[in-house]
Amino acid sequence: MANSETLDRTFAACSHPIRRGILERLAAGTLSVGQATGDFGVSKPAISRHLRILEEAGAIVRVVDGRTHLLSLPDRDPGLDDAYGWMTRQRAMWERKLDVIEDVLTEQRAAARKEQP
Amino acid sequence: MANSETLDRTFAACSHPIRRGILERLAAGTLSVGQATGDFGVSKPAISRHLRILEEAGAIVRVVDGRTHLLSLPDRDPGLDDAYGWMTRQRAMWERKLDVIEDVLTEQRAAARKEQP
DNA sequence: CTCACTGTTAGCCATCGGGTTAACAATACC
DNA sequence: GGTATTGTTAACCCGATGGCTAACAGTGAG
Repeated sequence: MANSETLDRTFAACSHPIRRGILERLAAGTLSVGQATGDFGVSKPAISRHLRILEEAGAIVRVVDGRTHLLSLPDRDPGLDDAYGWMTRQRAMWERKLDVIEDVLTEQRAAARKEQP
Repeated sequence: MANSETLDRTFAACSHPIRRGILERLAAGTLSVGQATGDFGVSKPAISRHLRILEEAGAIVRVVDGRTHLLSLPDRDPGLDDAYGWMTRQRAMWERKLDVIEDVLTEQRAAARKEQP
């Protein structure tokens, strides 16, 4: 079962363009902070805080290597899995709802054809 | 291309348990505000603000019918589609990254077997 | 040792999120 | 008309977000 607080943090982590950008770049592999966040046009402290939010959400992993911090996506991110699963279920129910509407429309058309052959 | 602000609002809309709960209930069909939010244990103004956030994100549609407001999911929610698409792409790249790691490991194992037959 | 580089922490400020109570608007009902 | 019901708006509180500059810590390189 998806933990609510985990979902909260994961969705919140994805709700800022800079944080999404960081995750997108890290999908290619491990990067230093500078490589992952070089040209977002904000100060380094701002970047540092975004990284902290991502890290606390479990969306990234940090390994300190000398003076550089190496960032990467975790092997498995339960938060992202849960968030993706929630969206999938939500869309499934939504599709089902549309199916019901479709059925109603089909039925109505059939009835109309019956009345006016 | 997914609009960044739309993604921001959609992910933010999904980042609160009450708002997710509302969306889950509305997946079953149209409900009044009271029906959709009856027992979340917060005051009515709090609910009203959650609804406004969902509405501004395009995640719900409101039709005023007398003194009750009827809520439903929109026929198509581009925001949710975009957010789902973003997560899908992100996971795809992540899977590909893991595939690469898997390839490397397989290759290493093959090399190891060659050295020690 | 000194200097440059990478990144974080500290302190400040403005805005937003989420909650409350109190008051209001609009509709339904008697 | 008077009253209950549904839901929003207004005003406020407090903590979190998001940004900045300045200062610091640690490491690499001359």
